[in-house]
Amino acid sequence: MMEKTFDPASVEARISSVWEQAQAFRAGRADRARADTFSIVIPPPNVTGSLHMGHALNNTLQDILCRFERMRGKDVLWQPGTDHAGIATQMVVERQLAERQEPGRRDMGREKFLEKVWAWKAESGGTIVNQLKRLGASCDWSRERFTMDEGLSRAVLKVFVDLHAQGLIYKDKRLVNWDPKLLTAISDLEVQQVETKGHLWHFNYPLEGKTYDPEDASTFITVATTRPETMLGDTAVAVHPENEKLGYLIGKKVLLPLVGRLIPIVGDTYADPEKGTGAVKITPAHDFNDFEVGKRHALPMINILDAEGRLLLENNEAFLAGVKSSDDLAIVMALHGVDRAPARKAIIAMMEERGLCPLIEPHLNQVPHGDRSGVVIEPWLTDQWYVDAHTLAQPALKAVREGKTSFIPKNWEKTYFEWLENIQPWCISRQLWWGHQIPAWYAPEGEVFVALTEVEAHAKAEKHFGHQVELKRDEDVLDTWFSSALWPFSTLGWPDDAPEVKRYYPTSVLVTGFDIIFFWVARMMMMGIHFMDEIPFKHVYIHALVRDEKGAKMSKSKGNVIDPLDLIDTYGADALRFTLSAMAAQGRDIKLATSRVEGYRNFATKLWNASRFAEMNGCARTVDFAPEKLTIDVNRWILGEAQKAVAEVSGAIEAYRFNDAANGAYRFVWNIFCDWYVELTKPILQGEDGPAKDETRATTAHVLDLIIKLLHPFMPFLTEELWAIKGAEGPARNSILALAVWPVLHGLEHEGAEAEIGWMVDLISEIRSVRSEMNVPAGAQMPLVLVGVSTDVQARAGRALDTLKRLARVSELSFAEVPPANSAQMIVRGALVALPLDGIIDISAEKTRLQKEIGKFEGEVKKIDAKLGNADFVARAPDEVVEENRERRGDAVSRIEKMKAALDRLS
RNA sequence: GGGCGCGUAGCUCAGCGGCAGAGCACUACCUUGACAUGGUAGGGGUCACAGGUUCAAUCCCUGUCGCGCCCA
Repeated sequence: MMEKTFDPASVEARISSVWEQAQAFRAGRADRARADTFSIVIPPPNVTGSLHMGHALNNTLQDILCRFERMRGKDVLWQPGTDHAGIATQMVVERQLAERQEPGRRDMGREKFLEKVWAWKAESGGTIVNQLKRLGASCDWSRERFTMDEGLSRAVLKVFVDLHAQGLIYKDKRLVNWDPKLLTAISDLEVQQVETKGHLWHFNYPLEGKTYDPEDASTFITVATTRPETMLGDTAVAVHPENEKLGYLIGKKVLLPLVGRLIPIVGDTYADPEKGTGAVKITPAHDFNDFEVGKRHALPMINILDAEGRLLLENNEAFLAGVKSSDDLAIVMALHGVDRAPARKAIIAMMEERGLCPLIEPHLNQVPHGDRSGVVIEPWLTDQWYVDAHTLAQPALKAVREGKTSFIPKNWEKTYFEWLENIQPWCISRQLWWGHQIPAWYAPEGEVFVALTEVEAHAKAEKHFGHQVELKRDEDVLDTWFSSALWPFSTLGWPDDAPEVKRYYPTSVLVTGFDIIFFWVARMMMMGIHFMDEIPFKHVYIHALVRDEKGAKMSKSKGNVIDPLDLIDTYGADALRFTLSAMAAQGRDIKLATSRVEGYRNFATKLWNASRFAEMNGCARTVDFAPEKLTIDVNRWILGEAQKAVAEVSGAIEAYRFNDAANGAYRFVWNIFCDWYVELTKPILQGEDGPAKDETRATTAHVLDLIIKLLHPFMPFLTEELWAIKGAEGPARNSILALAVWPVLHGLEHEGAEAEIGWMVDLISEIRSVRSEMNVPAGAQMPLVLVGVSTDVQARAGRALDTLKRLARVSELSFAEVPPANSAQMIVRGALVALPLDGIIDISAEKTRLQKEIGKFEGEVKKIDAKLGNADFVARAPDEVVEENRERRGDAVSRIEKMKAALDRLS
């Protein structure tokens, strides 16, 4: 005997091991060698991370697809693995060292530090994988990969070396986004622009050859800046060439205050005459726009900051070039080694003291911050490695334009195009230790040799120089996303000649969030097409973000994070999964309320109890069940409904409409199977033994089996458990549910059965409604009179009597030509139905009720008449719409007539 | 500034040319032999606003207001 409720906690672990023992999720099962493949690569979570709600949604959706296709007989590969997450992981380990007051990474050195990181990976790396398993993810865990595995690392090296040989990776000195806390370059994407309240400082730069007089505008030019401290590195002032007021100054020179450097005023369209003062100071080494201006005018680039964002002035040849010593300069030089923030204050103070700062305005500006470190990013001039993303982007754009890869929902393609069309060189070197070290070696004079191994690099160097030289490897590692970009093929065994590459690439679909379209999706497209000559995936399904109940992004600092593991503990993995899929409508974020999870937990309980009911009533599966040979209408009817539900769910999953799929299954199980079929069949199941009972038992068991299959992609644990329980009776199962065959139903819709059962459902609903409105006590039984019905309907009513007694509390059934006096009356499918309420009925209440009903239908008739009275409508609307309106009108009119007659009889 | 999206029941959301829907919440009744994590019935809507297209607009178009997000 089954328990009264389903207990996820005790079942989930057991079911997981059932799947594991059956090796149910292994790709390339021998019995599916000839089957079509279906493959997905998991978006690899950070190896040391833990499961958050975004992962839960992402992996639930992937799992639904994989389980669905697996049941449809495909050879499914869901490729799992984790990402080494360079910066994030290195930061975690550094923080741990600090907390334990151990030596920092620089003190312990690269080798020892990396040992610590590997140790941390070994310790915590299993967490996320175990959490994914708890969610029920049906990955082929035997194929788990890690971006720093030996094989994947070889793929990274090969890609780097090949792209370098093709001129698509190169080293360049240009401005990068420099993180002064983490001491590394980062890519554009890792920079967050934060709107900050700041100021716009107006500085007067005296013109060469004039004596500065703040009252005389002809002696200076005023520039406006949000970054006053960078003035020390100014090498020009720019004015728009067509600037009417200031244009005449182009070609003249100014004396940079405090420093005494003579710098030109250049004409450049970058200086917007409308903004600030119309003149802008140019610091090519510390601003991306200024860098471009500097290149256009061949200006010197003077770097005045060190790696940690402190002023770098002493021994700074570029800074001191052409500058005479002065009192001011001496004061400035004393700022050497001072951090940029206090340095800013000092510079402003000096400018003010000298009467060179006439105005300070409040100003809102976008300040770049490192997304990991949170500190202000400095544009900084360094040597870094770059990928020629522009070249690689072209085929990636083309593939989506031509529809080889398509996004779902489609509007994300626009985002993808937008970014790839404007793509900048991708800075891939990071001044970190945790990651793939760049395979480049330097000779003492700086010549660089890129090779797969040190031995090869030496060979190349020897060929170049004609003799052996000492080589030193580049210290930097690659951006984590560099290895992620190879994920769809590196995990399959590339660059080795692995059969999996041929079989599973390109993958069927990629499921991910929109936040990493740039970081990841676009780069996989570029690398996949370049190295495999073939797109990495046919579809990209972009799902929403999971937010909290009020729509805020979940974050630790806000304290509004819902931990999916907590929900799994409380409500079960199935309830969480079902909630996420039911809410995963395309194009909208998910605002997650735990009340929804609770509701779907109740749904699990409902299904459990329906199964329990079946068990109690001996509903066992039979060997020779033939749905097309059923003889009882209610059984024919439920199979017709099941067929519709199966088609709906299958179609919705195929179209990535997960919410429609989940809701379709939900409605069928609760509102059709439980609410009606189980109730309608109770009289049969609890009646005498015989063929009717046998057929109904077998049908119940069969439909439950269909339901369990239909729900398996959404609720794998509960359904697998029920599959086992239901398998204990009747014929033995051929397989576990995860490998069972997805239902495909044909030709089971039965018109006669639908008429019979539909009528019964309408009749019962109508009787219940009237009883309730008439305040008939729930337990009271009352007779039912069908007025003026055909012998067919009389026979139908006779067949329904047991059910009517049970579900509508009917005591007896009779037929009449005229309704009895003092009855409540209703119209069911065109026929008048009366409930004699003598003694119970409140005549005035019944009159009110009838009048309300009449009013409702009169309103409808009025609306339809307005339409039908419109000649244009009749002439131009499709015939079936006109016809439908006529029918509805006829229906309504006949109801009104019957109800009016009923009203007359009530006096 | 450019782009994308959203305003539908008290709340969370579907629907997207032809009777306005679900879940939760609410109200009333029901400890009915699967399930109170349940059952039955019910109340609740100018589909943000203003124009336009159409025989017909919650749905398509334009604008306004409000709210998000992404990119400069």
